[in-house]
Amino acid sequence: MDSNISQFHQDSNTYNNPNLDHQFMPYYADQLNDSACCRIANYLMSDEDHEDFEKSFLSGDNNIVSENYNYKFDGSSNSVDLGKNKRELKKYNTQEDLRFAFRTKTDLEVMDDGYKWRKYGKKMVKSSPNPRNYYKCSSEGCNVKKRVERDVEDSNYVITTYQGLHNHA
DNA sequence: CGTTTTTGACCAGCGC
DNA sequence: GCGCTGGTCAAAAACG
Repeated sequence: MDSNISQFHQDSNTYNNPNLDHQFMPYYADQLNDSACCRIANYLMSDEDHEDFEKSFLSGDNNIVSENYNYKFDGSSNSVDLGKNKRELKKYNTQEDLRFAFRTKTDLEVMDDGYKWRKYGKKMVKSSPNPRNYYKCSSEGCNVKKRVERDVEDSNYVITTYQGLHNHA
């Protein structure tokens, strides 16, 4: 399982990726297999899984984390410049608005991450010739959402952004 | 026949 | 205000 996680790496130059809101912390995965997808899904589920996931990143077993890694999953990290906008900072400090983005090299438009999603929107965005797709978790009362879009820089990659925490397994 | 997708309309936030 | 932009709604269509 941990060997799957080591496929991820953090790129400090990607904070200002125009495809992503600047407060996002992107991780890259050159090959995202099913196990890794599950791990991300677990991370989104609970605090315990979240801590477990963070430990995997921080452990010395894999050197995927930069020396000055100080990201917190609640969005309050000072490694991400949230600017002077306190209202925005507050907004992204809540668990409900917690976001997590990563990039995957894949031909597939839809990736199975273990959850069932209902598509509720599709939008062309100014910064990209590729559409952005909006999904919501199909589970009753679960407000987790995700966005999927092809990377502007390299259309071989898909950028997935999760928002919120699942209230179920 | 229930669930999901499609798609334009609608809406809210922001800069001017 | 007004227009631009991105996120969501919802009705109809498609799906299985």
